[in-house]
Amino acid sequence: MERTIFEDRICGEGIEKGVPFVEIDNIGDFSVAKTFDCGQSFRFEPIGPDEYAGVAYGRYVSFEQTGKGTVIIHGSTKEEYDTVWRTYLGFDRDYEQINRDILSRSDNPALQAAVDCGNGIHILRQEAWETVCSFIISQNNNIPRIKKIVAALSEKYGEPLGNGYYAFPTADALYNAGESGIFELKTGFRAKYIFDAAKRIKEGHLDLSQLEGDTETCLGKLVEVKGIGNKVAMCSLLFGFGHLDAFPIDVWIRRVTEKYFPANFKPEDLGPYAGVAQQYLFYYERFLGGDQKKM
DNA sequence: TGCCAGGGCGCCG
DNA sequence: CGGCGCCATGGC
Repeated sequence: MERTIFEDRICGEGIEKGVPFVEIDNIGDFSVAKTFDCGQSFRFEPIGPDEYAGVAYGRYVSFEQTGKGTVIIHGSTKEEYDTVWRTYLGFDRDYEQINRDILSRSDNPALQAAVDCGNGIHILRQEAWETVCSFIISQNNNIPRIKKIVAALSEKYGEPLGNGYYAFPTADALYNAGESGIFELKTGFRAKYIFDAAKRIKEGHLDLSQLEGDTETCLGKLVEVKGIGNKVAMCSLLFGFGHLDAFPIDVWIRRVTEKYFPANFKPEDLGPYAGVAQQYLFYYERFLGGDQKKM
């Protein structure tokens, strides 16, 4: 695979207790802890100093920060790195250039502070259906409970990976579970929303793999689903579809923008990477609020 | 106990 | 359009 954009490099590989691993260096300021602690993924937990483990793309892996600019991916071969984890971790993006672009859009000191604070966060390229479903679950909910529900759905309706872990259930599996089978797992009023989304996919009215066009066009298609509003759709596009200009607005973002930005502020002002800036601002506001332990 | 949690819907003016 | 009550559930 060509690496003309960013100089990440496989600098080691091997097998440890029967589990393959790869070591990557030249990954700049990427931070495993910040990336998996900033509220974009609900399936990873810390299992050691600077190491987060979980399931994505039907595989159990852990990401271990072994130093500045280096990470070991436990549970991945070289081939899986190139085909899955490189994109997932955002190593195909140049975050130095992204940060420069964001800062060039505004001289707001709060934006500079947020970039400094959030620097190292990468926007994960998560699985589309899992992202949509997870952010439907996120509405009027808190992160620990979102994680519990996602784990419960996976254990009950997801494919077993043979090691005690489970893939996130397919739309088909959740359709077959039915609204009551989804409600059973404490999803509450969100059960009908999840089921509606699964049903639309099952019946061919929504194809997440064919969600093409600019961010506004994709947004319009997602919002057709009952239970997906602007915020959930924006989160899906940002974290599951690679739309780095998608700018989800929740209470934290509303708070931080009203505090530091002029009243006529618009997300587009921050350019094509406004979504990355949004994540920095989100992390910045919650971190300074002393609320990071709830993540 | 009451309030909040990475909201959205339906209804009302 | 803009505001508001409601929706399930658990943690504080």
